[in-house]
Amino acid sequence: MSLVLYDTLSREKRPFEPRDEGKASLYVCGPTVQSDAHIGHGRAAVVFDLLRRYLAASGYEVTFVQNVTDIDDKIIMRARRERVDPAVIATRYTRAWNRTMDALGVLPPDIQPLATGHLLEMQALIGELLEQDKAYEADGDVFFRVRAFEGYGKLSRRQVDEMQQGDDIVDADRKEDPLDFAMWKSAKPGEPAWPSPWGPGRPGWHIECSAMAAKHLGGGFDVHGGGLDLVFPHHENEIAQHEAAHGAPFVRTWVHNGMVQMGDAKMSKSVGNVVSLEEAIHQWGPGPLRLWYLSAQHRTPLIFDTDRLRDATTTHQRFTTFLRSAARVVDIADGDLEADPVQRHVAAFRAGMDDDLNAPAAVAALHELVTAGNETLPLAEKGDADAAATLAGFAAALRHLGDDVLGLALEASLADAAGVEQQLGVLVEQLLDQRAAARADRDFATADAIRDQLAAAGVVVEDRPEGARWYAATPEER
RNA sequence: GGCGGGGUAGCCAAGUGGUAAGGCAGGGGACUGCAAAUCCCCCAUCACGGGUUCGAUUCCCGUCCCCGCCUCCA
Repeated sequence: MSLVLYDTLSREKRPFEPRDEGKASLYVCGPTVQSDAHIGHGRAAVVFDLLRRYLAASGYEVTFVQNVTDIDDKIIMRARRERVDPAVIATRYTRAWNRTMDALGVLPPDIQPLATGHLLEMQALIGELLEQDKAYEADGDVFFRVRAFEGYGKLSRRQVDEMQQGDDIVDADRKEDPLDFAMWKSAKPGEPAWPSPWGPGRPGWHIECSAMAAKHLGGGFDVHGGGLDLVFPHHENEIAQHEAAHGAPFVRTWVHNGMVQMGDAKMSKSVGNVVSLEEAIHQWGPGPLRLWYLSAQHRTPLIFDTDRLRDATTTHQRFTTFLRSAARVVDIADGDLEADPVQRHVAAFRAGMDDDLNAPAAVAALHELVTAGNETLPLAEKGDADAAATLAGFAAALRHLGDDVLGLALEASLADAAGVEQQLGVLVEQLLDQRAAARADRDFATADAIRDQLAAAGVVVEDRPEGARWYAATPEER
């Protein structure tokens, strides 16, 4: 494998060369747990889940860290509104986040550090920066001195001297420079606070990621991810804090995903035009939803459009239909991905993924693989051993690439349907016997009525030369 | 204003200095009692204007348009 990733810092595609041979260390900015996840969060989650799965499938030992910001202004405000402790809010939405990620088929992080669990690490980093005079204290707040870090602006390509500041500079009275940002905020009355050398307070947002990433992955880890909207100021500040303190590179490769947009506008909590991730999963299913996310390269914008979700659903069905057909004639577990006609498509898939996770190209390879697989189906059904072996290879490849790498939950959908088939089997067989009799009498009105009834119940009937065959629709088809 | 990303068939979307993957929709065909599923065929000259080149959609310049960031944000 020769994966290349587009690195935001250097603005170029660069070969993925991990710090530690055979291992991959990833840190992805997680949620601020103050409300439910929306489909924009889902995209970021799927993009980095994809990276992680692909690295794992390629043989890397992956350590995936995703933090939870469980203390910040919005959590406090929400807690006030509901008259509960901020920790109640944080706990509630952390659980909701994890539940929703599970439903989306996103593998759980190996480490999910909480900001409130790393106050000491953050304070140590702040202390180091103070010692080096790259930060200063002001009335219990500690600010990072932006101009003390010569690399400031390198990620977002901004010139410090040309940065415009809005009219509403926070803490303008205490900052030496409007560009400086808070690493520690002194507690205001009624706010949650932790003791610190600078008095009771809480951490700023950016400091947690600098501290937690370094703690769990060490300096110079492989990939730091997040949404493009985090490039500035969040990631810029993370770099500044780490590199100013340690004088060594923070991250090897920066990967950012593009935004989900609603029509022409970006979707975000502050605009209020959000689509709940949980509802989207419920409505379309995790597989189709992921296929929609994967329908565009991860850095380009993706417009929310139910027609495109329908396309994704169609694709998902095409894939599950092929697996179901193949499973009827061969044991997919016997399939050899390296077999001649199969390998070509697997290679095309990997070539796409290797090129900066070009998911649209990878999915296209899967489409071509399925077409080739469907072509072998009739021969395999007739008992042709070569065709059967090839068919098993195609199916095994789709199962592996589709489920293990892309996380499409194809097998899960089929398993769901299989459960229904078990429950309905006796009943359906009886109806099909009646239908067969009707067809023998050329009473097609009755035969079609039975088929329609079954269809309404989620049972699909296919007439084959050797007789009728049926299956339960997958959740996505219902 | 600064920084960045884009304009490819009805729609979505890859991609390449040598006449453009894949999907959806649409049309035609095979199969079927009819369907379903599946297969086959058809369906673009790549925003516009220059330039470089034997040759550009792909490189350069300009124009127009869209979007994101510059404040919390995946």
